[in-house]
Amino acid sequence: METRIDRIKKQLHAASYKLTPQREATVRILLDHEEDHLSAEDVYLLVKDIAPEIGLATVYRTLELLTELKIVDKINFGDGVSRYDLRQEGAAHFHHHLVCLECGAVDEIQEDLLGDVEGVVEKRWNFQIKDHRLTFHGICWRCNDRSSQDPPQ
Amino acid sequence: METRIDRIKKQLHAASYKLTPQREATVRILLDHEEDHLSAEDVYLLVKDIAPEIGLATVYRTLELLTELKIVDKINFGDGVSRYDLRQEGAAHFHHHLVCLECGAVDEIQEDLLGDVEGVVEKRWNFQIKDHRLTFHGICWRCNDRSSQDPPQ
DNA sequence: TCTTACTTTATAATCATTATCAATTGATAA
DNA sequence: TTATCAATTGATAATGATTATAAAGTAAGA
Ligand SMILES: [Zn+2]
Ligand SMILES: [Zn+2]
Ligand SMILES: [Zn+2]
Ligand SMILES: [Zn+2]
Repeated sequence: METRIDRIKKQLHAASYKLTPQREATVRILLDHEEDHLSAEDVYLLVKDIAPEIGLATVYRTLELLTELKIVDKINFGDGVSRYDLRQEGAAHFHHHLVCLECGAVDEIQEDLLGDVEGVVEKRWNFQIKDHRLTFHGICWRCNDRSSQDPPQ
Repeated sequence: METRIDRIKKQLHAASYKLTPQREATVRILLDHEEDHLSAEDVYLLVKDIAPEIGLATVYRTLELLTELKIVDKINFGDGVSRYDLRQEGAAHFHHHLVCLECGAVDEIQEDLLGDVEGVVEKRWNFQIKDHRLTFHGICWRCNDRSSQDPPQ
């Protein structure tokens, strides 16, 4: 059976890049933390456990390469660091995010939801959409439930 | 007649801040460049023309203050700098952006467009939306020669 | 006037990211 | 296998944006 790593290796080779041990270790960390939104520093600290010799610059370079190849998406939630998000295999669009202002949690919305909106934008603004970023800021379900347990004052 | 500056002054006073000459000069620059998306450095260079003694740190502090008071919105288009966007007076939500991958132009969409989507998110994800960021990346009407060279609308 | 809190300026410090460069690796051909 | 050469790496320096610090200035109120 072809694994996810194998397919990424093919994508790299198709663009004439090698899947070096450092690159493979970095990809494995991303796969192992698919639901997280890791910064380059986060990835570096995690990857050092399985490849202690790796340098921070290599992690940055690898993440940049994976971004170019559209294997990961780079996103910024306004906290001064870029975060790297594995793109779902076969997903037409980048998924959306829910950032909780209270607890800081970042949840994902995999559904598209923007189909109609993109139709309007393409037609009315004559804009050819290649990608999008949609983030909602607010109170997540966890913090909502907690506050509804407490009666309002 | 009450000007936009007067109303911003009231908003500052309501939060017990003063509209100092430096803050006023900074706000004037933002008003004079409402359709642009200026970085702190951009604002600093422009504001020095009308208030040469101002310091960069003051510009940063003023922009941060205006962001807190929701007079401006801070946004990041992934190029490593934060940009500051005057919020439309009375606008319920932050407007959306079209970033051209070819010429770098940033156009604005003032229409809401997200009403239905936000309804779904609030209900299905039990997420209480306070704000949003929606940016489309693609080819703008100027660079797009598939159809006419006419601007939209 | 004196007091006090707020604000500013210049500058240093911090933090993320990128550039540099010598050393290493890995694919390929002799 | 060994030589070759471009790709890649790791350590570190450099850069650039932003934030923190500290001393000085400002303005309102007692
Ligand atoms: Zn929460
Ligand atoms: Zn995500
Ligand atoms: Zn364009
Ligand atoms: Zn805008």
